[in-house]
Parts: sequence; structure tokens; C-alpha cells
Amino acid sequence: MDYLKLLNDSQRAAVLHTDGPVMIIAGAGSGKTRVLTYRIAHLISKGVDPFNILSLTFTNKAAKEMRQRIEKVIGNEAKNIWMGTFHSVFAKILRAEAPKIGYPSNFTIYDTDDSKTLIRNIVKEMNLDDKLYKPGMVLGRISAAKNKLITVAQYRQDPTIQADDEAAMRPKIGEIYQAYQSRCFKAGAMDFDDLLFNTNVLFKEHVDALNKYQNIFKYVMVDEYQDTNYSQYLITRKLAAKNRNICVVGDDAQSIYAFRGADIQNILNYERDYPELEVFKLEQNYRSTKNIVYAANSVIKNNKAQLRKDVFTDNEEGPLIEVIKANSDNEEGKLVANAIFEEKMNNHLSYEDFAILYRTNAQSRAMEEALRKMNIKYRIIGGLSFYQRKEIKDLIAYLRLTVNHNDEQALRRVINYPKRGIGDSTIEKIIVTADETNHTIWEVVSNAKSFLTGRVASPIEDFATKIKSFAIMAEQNDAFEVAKHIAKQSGIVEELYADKSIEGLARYENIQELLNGIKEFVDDPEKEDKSLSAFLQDIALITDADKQQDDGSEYVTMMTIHSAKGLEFRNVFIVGMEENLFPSQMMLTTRADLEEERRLFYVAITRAEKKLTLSYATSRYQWGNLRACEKSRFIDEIDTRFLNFQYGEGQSVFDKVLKRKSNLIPASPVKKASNYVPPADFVPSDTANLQAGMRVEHPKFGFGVVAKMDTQGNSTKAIIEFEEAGEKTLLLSFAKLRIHE
DNA sequence: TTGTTGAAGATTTTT
DNA sequence: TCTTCAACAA
Repeated sequence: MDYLKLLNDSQRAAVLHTDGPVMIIAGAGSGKTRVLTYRIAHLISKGVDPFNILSLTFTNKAAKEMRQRIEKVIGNEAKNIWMGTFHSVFAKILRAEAPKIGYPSNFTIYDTDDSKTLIRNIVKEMNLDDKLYKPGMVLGRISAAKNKLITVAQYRQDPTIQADDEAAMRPKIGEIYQAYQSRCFKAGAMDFDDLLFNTNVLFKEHVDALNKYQNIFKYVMVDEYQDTNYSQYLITRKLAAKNRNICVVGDDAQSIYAFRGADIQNILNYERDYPELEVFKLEQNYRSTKNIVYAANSVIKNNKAQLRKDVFTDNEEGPLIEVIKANSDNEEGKLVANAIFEEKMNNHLSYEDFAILYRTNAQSRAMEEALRKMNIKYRIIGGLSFYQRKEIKDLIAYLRLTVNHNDEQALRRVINYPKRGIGDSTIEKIIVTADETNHTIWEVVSNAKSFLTGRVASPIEDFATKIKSFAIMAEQNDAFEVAKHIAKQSGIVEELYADKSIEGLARYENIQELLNGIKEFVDDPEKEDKSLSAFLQDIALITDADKQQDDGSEYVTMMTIHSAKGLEFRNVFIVGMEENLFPSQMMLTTRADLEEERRLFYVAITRAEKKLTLSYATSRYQWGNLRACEKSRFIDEIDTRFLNFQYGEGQSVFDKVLKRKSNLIPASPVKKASNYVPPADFVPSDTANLQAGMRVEHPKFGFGVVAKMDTQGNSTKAIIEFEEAGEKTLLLSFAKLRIHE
């Protein structure tokens, strides 16, 4: 029970109120995860069976982290809690229940690429203009419809939707939706949205199934509630309808997924659905300094649509928010890399304390280059993930096809890879034949000789035979044995081994790495099902952010702001603070869009614990040519008393560059203090009375003389001229200095 | 059917 | 700048 002592009054109230509908409005850094963790622990200590608790999060990472934290409090029982993302939990349930709604239980999960390719094919088959019907755009429309639970029939009948599509000169989207849905169904495949859509179908059409899960999930909790869409809202409402023990946690100020159908209405709906709803507000921020918290507040108050909430903190004031202005994206990279290096050295930090956040993945390149030049290790989360590489997708397509012969996208991908003389026109013929004769594509492929004339039939049947033999093997062996066999027998390994270029070698190694990953999966004692099918289920919903490399080295973390949600770092750099980039050009047309961008900025600011730095460039390369950029309006929205324009606006940019460059000259940063070895008995002196002119010793930089003292608020900096390392600005509260008389 | 070449288009965010 | 796709040659 002692965990209750670790909570403040409102946190404790939220933990103790276990029964009935609860909504927790949790400001950034207010200990939301702590409350959720202890709330679950509390439920279990009161005798609730972990098997009866459903806890939904937004990312796998958040789920994993929470499980670990609960495990620390209650031990092994934590493993039995139903915990995961909406997609992963309901994919698992659908595996068991799929036959009820006409899908095979070994259904494939199509990722976004599969969906887009399928749409591209359909557009081509329907002879539509692919400039007008761009796959991403069409998929967006379909996805939005599914998230609102609009079926194909409803879509095509709805006069408003039809009018919208016609006004956009794209009247055929309904037809594409229909074709897309039927092709997915025939392929035994669901896309991401289908996982939720079909869960709704299941609960609607099969009351027995709904009852079953209502009885299992006696307590339901939803994290990041502000990011749920209608489809998700309805699932949780149905599940909780019987016991009414539902607890949602959210912060409207951090709603950043409206573009994916997230609807703030869901929070208002809850108050309507559950009149007995108890609301708790967590407003004290424990994460960040005063400067950061109040700067964030000053930004978010520009939004009109928001719930009332006053986030405050008792933490220290902290340093001001730095604003760096650069001439170009490359220089921005250099300045940021340099700032990270100095900050690390001055304050004895680890690179793990730093994160660089940006609006778009494309911005990572300039940052990467700069960090590489400074020998700073980094890790990128998101972007082109391991599972999106061509060679990985190729092998996985073989695996998918082995498990589900009807998987159309997988089949198309590998039927002629490696080359077997089955070209595009033949594949087209197969699909048309299947459609006309009302057979599945696989039926046509595996009996090619009775459907097709000519020489091509034979290699097609050979291919089918091969896949069938893989499937037979998969019945007897674990995922690793099968995958190893398939990698060899499919010819992929041979093909890649023959390619001796650097890229070819990398691809070969990637295949090995995938096999290692499968081996790890098979060896994991916590996985009961080691079949190929189970492995595919496991990876379908995983993203790069979920697997962390842990080789003991320190890395600066780089990612988009979206993927940074829920994380925190000591020092945060938000780069590319420019108009048309952040806020994004695409989001400037409506007030609602701009407000979402602003919330995104709010999320970014509140990731920082101690120090925040914003940077922008006045020019940037885009598609190979230089474009002029303007400082983001968001910088101007921060109350200036929280800001420190590092080199004052209007001052020559070149001064700063030259000054910075002089710091960069010692090529390898490691060598900086090469001749100085800190004495074993180094004991830092009390630096309260440090004055200009004093001689000091620093464990990294060696001997130097204080050139100037600089006090701002409660932080005192000393500018010291070191004999070997040059001029350094050190924050006294962190720097270890020994004063020499 | 496969391979080469040149032009066009791409970048918003994610389960 | 880098990737993808259509057109054409072999």
C-alpha cells in the first residue's frame, strides 16, 4: 500500500476510484503513467484478476513500458494483463474470432505499402487517371470512412460523400473502395483500419462474442484517449457497457492525430454516455523546469478550442529556452551538433540525455551529417524501418504467402522474384482469369495449366508447388527452421549473395539479421506459439520505435515529434522552426489544422526536462534547390521572457558561424584534452565564491583561468579560458572545478 | 520477358 | 537530390 504515499492528492484520488466510469485529464508530465500503473496495481491488490484487466495504449512501446513498471510493483502476475495497442489487442481477438465474420484465422495484415499498391493496381485496372486517383489520397479517403465505420454500401449511397468526391473531381472513389474491400477479403487480408472496423462488425453481429469479451474485460483502461477515433471509441464503449468500469486518460492539448481520424468529440461523448462519470485533473507537472512549462502554456493558450486546465510546476526555474538562427539547413545541423557537444561536456551529460525532434523525417539528413562529422553517435527512430526494406519485404512476402496462399500482395511481389519468366502481362492475365472464372488467384496459379495456355503455365505451377512445399514444412517446424529453408529455397539468398556491391552486401546482411530476429523469437521462452504464422502476427504491428538497440553505447536520439509523444529527455532540440515546415504548409488552410500543429509544438516543448533549444534556418535545400525560409510563427508565440536569442536577431550571422567554427577546429573532439590527465584524487571545490581571474582545474578540460562570471536568474555561468581546450562556458551548478590559489 | 534509360515526381505526421 | 515509372530496345 505504500505506493499511495508516492502520489499527490489528485493522483491518489484517481487511483483509488476504481469502479465506475472515470476520466483523467492529465497535463503533460503530470505523472499520468504513474497513475495508470498504480491504478492497475491497486486493482490487483484489491483482488481483481489480471486476466480481467484490459489496458489499451497507443504504441507498443508504451504498453511494454507500463507492463514493466507494473511488474516492478506486483511481480509476474503483470504478464497476464491484457495490454497492448488497439491494433494488437484486437488483431489477437480477431485471430480467434475471424471465421465468424468470414475471414480465415490466418488472415494477413496488409501494411500501408500493400494497401497503396493494391489501390494503384485497381486504379490501373479500372482505367482511371492515376494522377487524379493517387494511392495515398484514395487510401486516406477509405481510411477516414472506415474509422467512422462507414461501409462500402453506405459510402456509395451517402449523398454528401458522393457530392464531396464529385466536387473533388474524383467520383470513382466509392467504386475503388468497393473493389479494394472485396480484393482484401478475397486475399484473406485486413489493413490496419480493418482490424478495428471488423472488431466492430464482430461485436455488432455476434452478441455472444461481445458478451464473452465483456465478461473477460471487467476493467477497461485507455491511454492517450484524445487520439482515439470513432471506431476505437465504439469498441471501448461496447466492451464497457456491461460493467461500466472504464477509465480513460487523455490531454486535449496533446491531440495530434486528428489527421488519422482522432476525434476530440470522443471525450465529450463520454460525458454524455456516462452521466455518473468522475473526472480527475492532474495539473502539476513534475517533468520540466518552470521556463519550459510556462513557455508551453504561453503557446497553447493561442488555441481556441480546448478544455480548461492550468498546468503548473514547483520545479526549478531552469535555463532560458535557446533560439538558434542558422543560414542553411547544413549550418543548422552543425550548430545543433556543436551545442550538443558543448552541453554534454560542460554539464557532464550522456548523449542519451539528448533528443533532436523534427516535423518531417526528411529533415533528419542534415542532422545526421553534422553529428557524424562531430563523431557523435545517434539513433534514428522511425523513417525507413527495417521491415520496409525491399529485401526484407521480399522474404516476408514468401513467408506470408506460405501461411496464406491467397495473400495477393505477397504473391504479386514474389511470383517473379527471383526472375522466373513470369512477367507483368502474365500476372495481369492471372488476375483477370481469376476474376472472370470466379476463382481465387491462388486456384488459378496452382492449376495454371488448366487456366492458361502457352509456355508460362509451367513455371507458374512450379512456383505454386514450391510454396505448397513450404506450407507443408511450416506445419511441422518452428518459424526459424521454415524461414531459413525458404530463404534458401526461394533463391533470395543466392540472388543477394551474387551481388557483391556494398548495397548488395548490406542486403545480404539484412536477410541474416531478419533470420536472427526470427531465431530470437523462437528462443523467447515467453512465446508459446513458435509457428511461422505466430511470428508474422507478431511483426505485422511492430514498428522500429519498439525495438531498442542496447549495445551499451550512448546515442543522441532523433525522431519526428509524433513519435516522441510520451517520451522525455533532459535536453531537447526542436529543429526546423520555420514557416511552411512547422507549421507545415499542408496545415495552414484551416484553423483546426493550425491548432493541431500548435498542439504538436506543445507536445514537442513538453518533452524537455531541463533545457530546450529551438533552431531554424533562413534557407534550406528542397528537391535539390535552395529555398528561402522564414522563422516560424510558433517562436513568436512563446512569451519572450522565456527565450534567449543566442546571437540576437539582426546581429551578423557570420560572427556566430566563425566563432563556432573556431571551436570545431580540433578535428576529433576526443583529442581535445589529450595532454591533460585528471589526477586520481580530484576533488571539486566549492565554487560559490568563484571570481574572474581565478585559476581552476577541470577533470576534462584541464587548467584554465576564469575570464568572466555571468549570472542570469539563479543560474551562474563561468566563462573560462583553458590552456588546452580553449574558451568554455560552464554552468557552475554542474561543472566540477577545483580552485587553485 | 528483361534490361536500360530518361523524365517526372516527391515530403506531413503513424498503427 | 533521390526514387519510381513508362517507353523502347534486345
